[in-house]
Amino acid sequence: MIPSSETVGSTGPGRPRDPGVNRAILKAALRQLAEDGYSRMSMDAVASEAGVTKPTVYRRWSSKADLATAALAELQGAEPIPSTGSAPSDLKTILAALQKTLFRPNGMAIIGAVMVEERHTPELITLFRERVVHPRRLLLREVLESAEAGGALRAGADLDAAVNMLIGSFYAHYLTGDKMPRTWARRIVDTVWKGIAKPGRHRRATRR
Amino acid sequence: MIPSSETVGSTGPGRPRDPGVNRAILKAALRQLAEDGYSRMSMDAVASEAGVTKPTVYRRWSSKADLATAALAELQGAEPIPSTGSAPSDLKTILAALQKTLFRPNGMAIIGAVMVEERHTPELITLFRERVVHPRRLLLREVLESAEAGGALRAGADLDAAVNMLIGSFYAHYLTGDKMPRTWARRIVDTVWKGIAKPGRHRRATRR
DNA sequence: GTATAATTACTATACCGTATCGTAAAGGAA
DNA sequence: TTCCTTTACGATACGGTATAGTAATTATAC
Repeated sequence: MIPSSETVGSTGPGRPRDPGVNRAILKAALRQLAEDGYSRMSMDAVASEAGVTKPTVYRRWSSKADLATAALAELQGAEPIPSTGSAPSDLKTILAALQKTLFRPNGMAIIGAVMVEERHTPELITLFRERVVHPRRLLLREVLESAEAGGALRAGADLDAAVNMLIGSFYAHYLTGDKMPRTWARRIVDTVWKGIAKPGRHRRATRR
Repeated sequence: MIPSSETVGSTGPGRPRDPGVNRAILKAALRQLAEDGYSRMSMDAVASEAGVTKPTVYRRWSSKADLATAALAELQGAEPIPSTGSAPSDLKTILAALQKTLFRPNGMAIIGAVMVEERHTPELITLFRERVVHPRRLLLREVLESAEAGGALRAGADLDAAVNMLIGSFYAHYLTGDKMPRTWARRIVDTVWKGIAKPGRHRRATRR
């Protein structure tokens, strides 16, 4: 497996590799994977978009699957946010960021791409889960666990259900084809929060 | 556009069409579309799987996109259920049926297939939305609207948010790669219900 | 000069859509 | 009943395009 970043400096005889080539290739690969899916992504087109030739690509990645996997490994799922002490507020911030990501060009398309490829190139969805799905969920779950530990949640509140509904509502909305309201994150958090918060504790949800 | 079902009886001179050929082709096309995606589905493979030759397929559908569209048009989103008078109960029944559908082989894969193809063959996701997405949502929404009209929901309960969370939680769960508990529908409905029901009205949710 | 990168050209294969030929099957006319 | 016309079907082949991956040659950096 070729390192995803170019090697640092010259390490031996012969022509050194251009430092920007790996990045350009990975960028092109990720874009095409997201927009066109794995099957339609082509090594010719990736090379062309990256401004190199195909053998140049093959010198770094042994196959199409290898390159697609490396491109996906460049993805980052989510960035931690500073805690405000208010769980609903933090959830909204996280989901607002998610909304931005998903509704950027190709934000949702990558999901379709890894899903459709699950049977043929399963390493793609595996990587996507590691890099994107689980980090996102972890962020949300941490907020909820803190709220729970702080006594803000009703007994038996189902955190898994909550996390999946928070994230999944965006997917479901996307599938409707309707325009996503800017208020969507707030609406979702408000509804979920009412379902899991301790009764009588709606506006003042402290985390630990 | 060729009718999706074979014509009824003989309508003119010449050899009549085999009544099972259309069905076999559509079945094969839908399976391949779901499992392999549109790009990887091939007319050669569909014809072969259906036990016919390519010209036979082309006699009925003018192009690959045409066939894929027709295959998708065979999909049905959801079947109405008899109302029990209890909204949570009805929601659970609907979602349990959805769970069965999604977690059947290829249940989720078709979603990935239409998503990844959105830019290239948008008629696929358009049809999927008409045939599957909107009917499913309508079923859930109707239950919720009845409950609202019956006074079971809190003022300002966000039905759109609820519907998207109910459905979307399955998608999000699928993306985790975890095994889906049999209790998932119940857990989701319970959590959503607590978020939208009139306070103090948790177990006795009457519809109109 | 040496080793590696990059370029150009190539092979093998798959696929879409179409054309052709021979046979099958139905209805209608003689 | 036989023959003719029409349409369907299987089998095969074809043209054109696209693509993964590779070989041979030229260029470049140290």
